[in-house]
Amino acid sequence: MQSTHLSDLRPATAQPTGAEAGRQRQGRLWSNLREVCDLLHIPTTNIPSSDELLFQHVQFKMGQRVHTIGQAFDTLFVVNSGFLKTVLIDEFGNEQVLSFPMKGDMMGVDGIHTRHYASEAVALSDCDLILLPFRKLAALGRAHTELENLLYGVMSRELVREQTMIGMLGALSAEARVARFLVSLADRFAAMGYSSKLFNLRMTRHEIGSYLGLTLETVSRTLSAFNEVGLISVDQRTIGIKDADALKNLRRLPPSRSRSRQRARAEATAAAASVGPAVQLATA
Amino acid sequence: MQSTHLSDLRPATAQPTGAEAGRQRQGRLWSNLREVCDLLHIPTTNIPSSDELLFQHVQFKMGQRVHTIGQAFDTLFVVNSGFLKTVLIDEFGNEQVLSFPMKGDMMGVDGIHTRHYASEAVALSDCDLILLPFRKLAALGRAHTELENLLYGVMSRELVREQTMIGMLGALSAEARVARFLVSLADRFAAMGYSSKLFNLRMTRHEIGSYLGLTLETVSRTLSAFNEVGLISVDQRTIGIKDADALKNLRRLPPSRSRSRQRARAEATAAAASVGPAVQLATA
DNA sequence: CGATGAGTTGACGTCGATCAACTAATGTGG
DNA sequence: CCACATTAGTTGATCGACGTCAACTCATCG
Repeated sequence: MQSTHLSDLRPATAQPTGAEAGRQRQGRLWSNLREVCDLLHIPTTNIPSSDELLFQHVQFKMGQRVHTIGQAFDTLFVVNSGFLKTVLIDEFGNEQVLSFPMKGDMMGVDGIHTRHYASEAVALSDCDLILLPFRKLAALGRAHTELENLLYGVMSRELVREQTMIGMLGALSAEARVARFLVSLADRFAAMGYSSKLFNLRMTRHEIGSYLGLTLETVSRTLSAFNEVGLISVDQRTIGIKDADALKNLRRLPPSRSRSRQRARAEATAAAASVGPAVQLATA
Repeated sequence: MQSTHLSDLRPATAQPTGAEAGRQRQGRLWSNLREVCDLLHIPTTNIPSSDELLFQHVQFKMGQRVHTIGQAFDTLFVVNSGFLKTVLIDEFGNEQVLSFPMKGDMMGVDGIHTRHYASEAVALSDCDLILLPFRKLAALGRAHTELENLLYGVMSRELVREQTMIGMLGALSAEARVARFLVSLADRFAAMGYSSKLFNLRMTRHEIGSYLGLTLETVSRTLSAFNEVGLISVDQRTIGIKDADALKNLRRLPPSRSRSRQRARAEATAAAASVGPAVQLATA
């Protein structure tokens, strides 16, 4: 696995992958405050689109690390394009996935407290990130109330997200967790302007399982089961959402016996009634 | 169940329960900025102990609600004394415990984002809380960098705490969760100047279970098992920590048969010889 | 084309939930 | 202050959801 630290990276010089926002200057991509706020979905009542104050973009390739645990903190990141995961590494080297940041999400907030990042961020695809030097940002917040609200708001939003996650891990069945995970992905894709009905997973079953507190086999089986009952369609990493409402409210599926009994019954009806089993199995 | 909202409460007029900090003025308890920072364990390099700027205390009786979900947000709370729980209520009215705030903890941060509290806070004992009007506090932060750092720092700390919680719920066995819960309580009591070896739980088994993603029966059984192997002593809500290190590193206990075999052997022969370890510790 | 990792599916075991019975605290009204 | 109701906690028996182990298929890529 390749790994790259900030200091190793030369900022993008060529065409960026996602060229929605930003401008070239000194052969690099930059965004102004207004664009950053828009990206974060923060109402920007009166932030001017001035180009006085610009924030630099940096590109990461799939598999590269944006920051690692314990690394000195000084900047926050906003995802402009691409997909990532953030993970905790436990005392035995096991990864615990904490989130799957994508366009409009902020990363690095967990570094503020101790001045060192508490988690690790890895690119799951090629990514374009905007760097927000924290000290500079906080200083700016003193002048612009909107920006100050942005910071507090984003941190609070992240906190609420994690609370919801805790509630989910503490109370829901495997099936309900996977269902809500799919719905939440669909919603986020919708918010980014993509289809919420058909999308590609950017993460492995193992990463999904880690995120949801399940094994990869359980994730796989659950997706298959959803597919079987027509809630979704699954083809490798391509997911089609068939019944979003049912997924949202799902507590658990009827037991698999009853599903297979239904199938068995359907098959059996053709082959008439009372034929004994061909082979008598040992039952003790 | 009694419930009280902020507006219903008359601030304390008599002797407060925990009279560590604060002063009387207009027959009420108040703390200055310095005292609040100390309470939060924030290094206060150059915050003066001026009494220009005072924050009001409010008392809550056991069972009272400090804030409820959806209630308009405008103030943060710092616990000066007492014990509380914060909970999420899911779509079917089930409580999910998120945290057990105690002296020095901040509550209400989850309300910043949407301007409405996202959780509910309930007093588990009589409590003395300090009110921090958020807008006022943020405004003050613009003048005092230390205070600004306090706010960002406390929010980030809370975020890291929840991340750790997610990792725990996602990866650890029931026994490991209960063990770490006890250790974390012990540490917090130590930080408050109380004994970390002997303390009283302020919450029910049901609340612990909800917090840890377990049923109350599992919590009860696990405590009994820890007691049985001598890791702790349990008498109702009184917990004695016997082997904090073992608790910290515990992955899971050996199956109960082998435990009772061990007891039987120990009782049968005073000759110890080669008895396997009573607890399975973390190994690389 | 073989190698490698991702994903699927089955068989089986077990951890923890559920249901239930009981005891120990706590509180309330007479 | 006691009788009684109510809630908290313990413990046992049972069951099922999910983890584990294993075999296999399918994509991707050098």
